[in-house]
Amino acid sequence: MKTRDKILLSSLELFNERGERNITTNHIAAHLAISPGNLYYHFRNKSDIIYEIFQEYEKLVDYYLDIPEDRAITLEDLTFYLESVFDGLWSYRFFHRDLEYLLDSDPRLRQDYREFTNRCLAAIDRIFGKLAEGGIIAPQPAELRSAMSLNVWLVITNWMAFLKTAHAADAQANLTLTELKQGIYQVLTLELPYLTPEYRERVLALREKYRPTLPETTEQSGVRLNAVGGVA
Amino acid sequence: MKTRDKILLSSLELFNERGERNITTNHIAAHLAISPGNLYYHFRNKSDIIYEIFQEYEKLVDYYLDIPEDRAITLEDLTFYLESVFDGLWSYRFFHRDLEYLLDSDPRLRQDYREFTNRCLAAIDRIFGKLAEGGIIAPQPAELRSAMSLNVWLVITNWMAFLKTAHAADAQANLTLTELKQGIYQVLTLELPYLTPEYRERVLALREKYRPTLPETTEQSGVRLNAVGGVA
DNA sequence: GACTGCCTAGAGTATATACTCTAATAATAG
DNA sequence: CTATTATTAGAGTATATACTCTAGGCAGTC
Repeated sequence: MKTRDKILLSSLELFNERGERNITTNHIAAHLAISPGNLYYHFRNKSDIIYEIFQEYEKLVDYYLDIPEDRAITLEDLTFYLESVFDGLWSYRFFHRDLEYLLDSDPRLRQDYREFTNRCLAAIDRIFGKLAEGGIIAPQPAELRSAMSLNVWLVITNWMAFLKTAHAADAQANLTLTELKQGIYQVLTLELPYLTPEYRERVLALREKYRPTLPETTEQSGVRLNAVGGVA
Repeated sequence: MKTRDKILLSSLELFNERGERNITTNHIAAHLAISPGNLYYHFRNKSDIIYEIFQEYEKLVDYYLDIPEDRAITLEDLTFYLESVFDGLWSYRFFHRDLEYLLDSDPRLRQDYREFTNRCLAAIDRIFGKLAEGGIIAPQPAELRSAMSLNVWLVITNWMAFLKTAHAADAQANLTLTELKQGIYQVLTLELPYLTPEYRERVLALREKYRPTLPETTEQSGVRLNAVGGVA
């Protein structure tokens, strides 16, 4: 594997694990056992590394959110979309953590991210439309639909931050992909009231698969995941 | 005003304006025209300043989210809760921006924030309960209610980040309280399907007040707030 | 062998950052 | 007034951070 690609890969890995803010270019070089000079031969600066990682992320999500034009979508499609989006979120999870700072320090990124957001919102909106075509949810006026899409987006993009901040007192408690995907439970909660009677049971069953499980790990304060869809 | 209080005030102001990450203790001292030594006489470190600001935030929100035990709540109450929460979010808006980093660097803060989140979630849940008592929304099973509460929390806490990141390409475009409060539109969107017929019109009217207005400022790419509840 | 283009090492640098230390000045109490 | 305490200034420091610069290796080609 080329050094350049190794840099991208290691950066992503380190950023995800410890946060972009805590990882310097020197860390990345050290992790790869290459010199800083070498790293800077391949990338002009840290921003360029991040920008390129973002472009991968963008490409991945765009690929998954390619909604078919010619047919309505099924529950299986919906599951696939949700799973894929959360997979993407997981693989590039560092990104949303320091999003505002990153956008402030790179105008290209700000511009691209803005467009990316709009594409995602449009895709969610289209999914709602196609779900209605498929008779899974009742059709809604365009305006409500787009407000709902935005809520879906807000829930998806904030779910990880919620998990990390509501997590057990141990700072190092690390997130799992399984936990992350419990966000699907929350997203499906948003859609519940709009389901058609024919599909209601099936979606409820699907949703049930993502229900947060009670904490397995021992707990200091004992509350933890009660908040997450459990006891009030 | 005491130097100590001035430090807290200026810190909050600077953090809100430029982000905690971009503000050093030296900046704060310079802004107040005091020496770094003076600042460190009053606070052991930067974390302590942030922790104390958080405690103010906490107190404020707790004060506002004190739900009456003895009666159902009205639409006016609901409006007040929503307005207050977004006011609080606005006044301490730096906090959610770097939340994860802040919690990672201060275990006290992590613990307190966790409990704070749980109190907020419980309050939202109670509000849903009282809204049902007041005949504004249809009562829902506890489990659905708490999943809904969590979604409300996710939308509220992520709304600002969304605005800032979806904002016009100008990095410096600054947010207004009015824009922030359009988050109320999104929150009320979540509640729409659960409204009782008697209240539906009134809540729709209330929601309408927070509908995002079309952008007044000129736009580069011309999309901007379309995403925010507008055209799809 | 010599030339060329790509890659790499590693020491080095300018700046920033959080924080310390000492000494001096105000404020207050007796 | 004196003694004590609270507050402040301001120079200074250890460490970190993003990044630069120079020299050289290595692979292929003639």
